[in-house]
Amino acid sequence: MANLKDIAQIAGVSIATVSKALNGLGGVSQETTEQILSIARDLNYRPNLYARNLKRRKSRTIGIITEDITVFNAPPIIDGIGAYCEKQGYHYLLENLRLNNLGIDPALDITSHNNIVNEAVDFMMSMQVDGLIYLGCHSHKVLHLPSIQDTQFVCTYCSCTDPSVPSILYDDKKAGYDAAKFLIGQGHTLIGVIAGPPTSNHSINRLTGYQEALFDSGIPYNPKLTLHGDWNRDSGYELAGQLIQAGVTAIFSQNDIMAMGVIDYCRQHNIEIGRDLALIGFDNREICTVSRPTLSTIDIPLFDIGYTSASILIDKIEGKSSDLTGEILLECSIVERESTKYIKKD
Amino acid sequence: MANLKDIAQIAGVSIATVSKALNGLGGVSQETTEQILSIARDLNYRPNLYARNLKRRKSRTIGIITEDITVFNAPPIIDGIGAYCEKQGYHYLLENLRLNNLGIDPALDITSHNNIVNEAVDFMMSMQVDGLIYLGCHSHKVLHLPSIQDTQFVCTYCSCTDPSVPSILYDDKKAGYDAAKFLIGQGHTLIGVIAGPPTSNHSINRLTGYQEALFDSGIPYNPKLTLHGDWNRDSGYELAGQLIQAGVTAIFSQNDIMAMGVIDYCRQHNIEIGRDLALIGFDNREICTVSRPTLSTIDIPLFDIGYTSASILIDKIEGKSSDLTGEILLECSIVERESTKYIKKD
DNA sequence: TATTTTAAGTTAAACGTTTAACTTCATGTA
DNA sequence: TACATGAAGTTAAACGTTTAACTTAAAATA
Repeated sequence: MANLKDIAQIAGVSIATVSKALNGLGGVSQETTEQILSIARDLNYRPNLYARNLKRRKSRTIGIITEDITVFNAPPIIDGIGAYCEKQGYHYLLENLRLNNLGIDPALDITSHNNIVNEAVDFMMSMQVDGLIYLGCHSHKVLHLPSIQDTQFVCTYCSCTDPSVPSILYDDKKAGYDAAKFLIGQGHTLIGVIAGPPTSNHSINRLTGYQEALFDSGIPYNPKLTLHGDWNRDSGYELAGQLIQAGVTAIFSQNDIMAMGVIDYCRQHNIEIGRDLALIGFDNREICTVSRPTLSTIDIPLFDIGYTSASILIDKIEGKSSDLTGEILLECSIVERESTKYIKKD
Repeated sequence: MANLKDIAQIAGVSIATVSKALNGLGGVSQETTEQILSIARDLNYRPNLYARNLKRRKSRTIGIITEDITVFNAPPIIDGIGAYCEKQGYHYLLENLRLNNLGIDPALDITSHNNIVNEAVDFMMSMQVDGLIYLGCHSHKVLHLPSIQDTQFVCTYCSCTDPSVPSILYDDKKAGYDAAKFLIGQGHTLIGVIAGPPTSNHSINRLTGYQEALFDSGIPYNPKLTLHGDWNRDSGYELAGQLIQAGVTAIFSQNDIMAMGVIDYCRQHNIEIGRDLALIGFDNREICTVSRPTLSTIDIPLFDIGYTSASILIDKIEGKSSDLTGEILLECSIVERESTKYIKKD
């Protein structure tokens, strides 16, 4: 690969002149500039960023550490991060921990998780990143690592629970509130919830929102209408039966997958979703448009979460930091489809 | 961030000694080595890769250019590339073109696509990558770009059609063959195909495989049993009706999404999949396990495609290149689920 | 004892840039 | 004519490493 020296030699000028011409820093005649540009083009010159960044002592690069890139929420978040980076002339480095592939559960095997995170962080720091984004649900386990102490750090998708570190995520409680309010607005008062496991913060927060919506609407909260599933389809199927027995006219399933179980249960028991039962899911995954009825759901602003994360990090890096810190909650939105709308059949 | 000079000063030795100690190159006493290691640890020293790679004149880094990271097949492929890189001590740089987000269709707007690819390649080359992987279906439009001429290049997921450039993809024809053979093995002879658009190579190759399987089994090919959809659910619904009218006992839907339309059609017309009709999809997406019946399908070895792509590229880079070139086809596998199996209901 | 070998270190150049400080020389001004 | 100005360039140091070539002195060998 051609370098400044090669160009300088051909043009018969010094390296400094070439550098100034190529970077448009002035002090070079127009004639010489044009000649240099033309030679650079001919040689297909591309600046060596290892040299440039070494000298400039900055990389304009941030690092993304993701627990697993194959999880459905990771790519849109990365996409959003990339969009903001591009806008600001930053680049990003991606380290995919491949936790699922490696069979590491950070909850059970803290040491392995720490080791693998440390390795990723070390690489990033060696690459002189200006800041780091951790994408995954175990950021709180990572916070105390010495390796991350000398860089800007931001958590995305989940809260790291440390008020001094920005966590950019979506507002589970508000989403739960909105889902319930939406169903209440359609006239429902007996609204069942198929929640996630009681150990899940997502689940608890969504539930709290649901309860607040009931309260605000003067509807008493009946704990028997809240059942905890395991996020999997079959638990949706099973719990649907119990809720329907209990007389609910609407179900808020805390993810789309369990809602598919509900749909199947209803079909088998001749309950027509839309007319006999309103159903709303959570996540807005692909299945929602493919199922029949199509599934109303809560859309998580994944792209925005990524975009906002990058913007907060880069603002911090550039010192124009607002004092944003702690949890930053983005709003979800309701996507209305057939499962909450009665569609008359032909 | 601490550097070699800082450590040298504290240890009272020269920079070279520190470098040798840290890299285990010998010529340093054990006592000194231990002291240096300890200081490095205290200072949280991390080598500056901009300096190291500049001096070493190699980066042990490859570049991945992906058309859109949010497409379902990209993340597992990237995962596979990452796995091989890690094994070989390589890193990768990711440039996500965000084609869908930017609204660029490479088929319609070649200039925009070229520009955006050139930008990505220039950055990668500036980062001194040793090679490049293009992940997406428009590699053939990229091949001629001058910017990529001075590096190793490999296409993944789709063929770039140039026999001198390795393309790592899956074997559509074999998959079509296997799907048909599987259904034939279950005793079906009237097997309908819901194909993709006739302009799609995937579709044509899968169809060819299907035809060969019929031929090998002595079953005449009836063109009326092949109908072209648009990959979307509704075309599956519609074409299912036509095929069932034509008397098929099995349907090979060339993607899972259209198969969902088939399932819905059958349900509405009291056709029981598994007993009255066998159905097989393609892609092995998440819906296959969530639908009822669960959908038999063809699994694409995405991880392996990535892994193999990286291995071929890195082998080339390191000169231990086998003469592998042109299309390298990996085999898909059949995933058997309820849609090709009669499950007696309770 | 004189010489060679070896271990443990140092020196300095190099990688490809950037950039502050300097030089040169044509032109304008007093 | 003498001097200041400014444009167009050059020189050289620096960024943080690596590494070949060198030095020194102690240990091994003859």
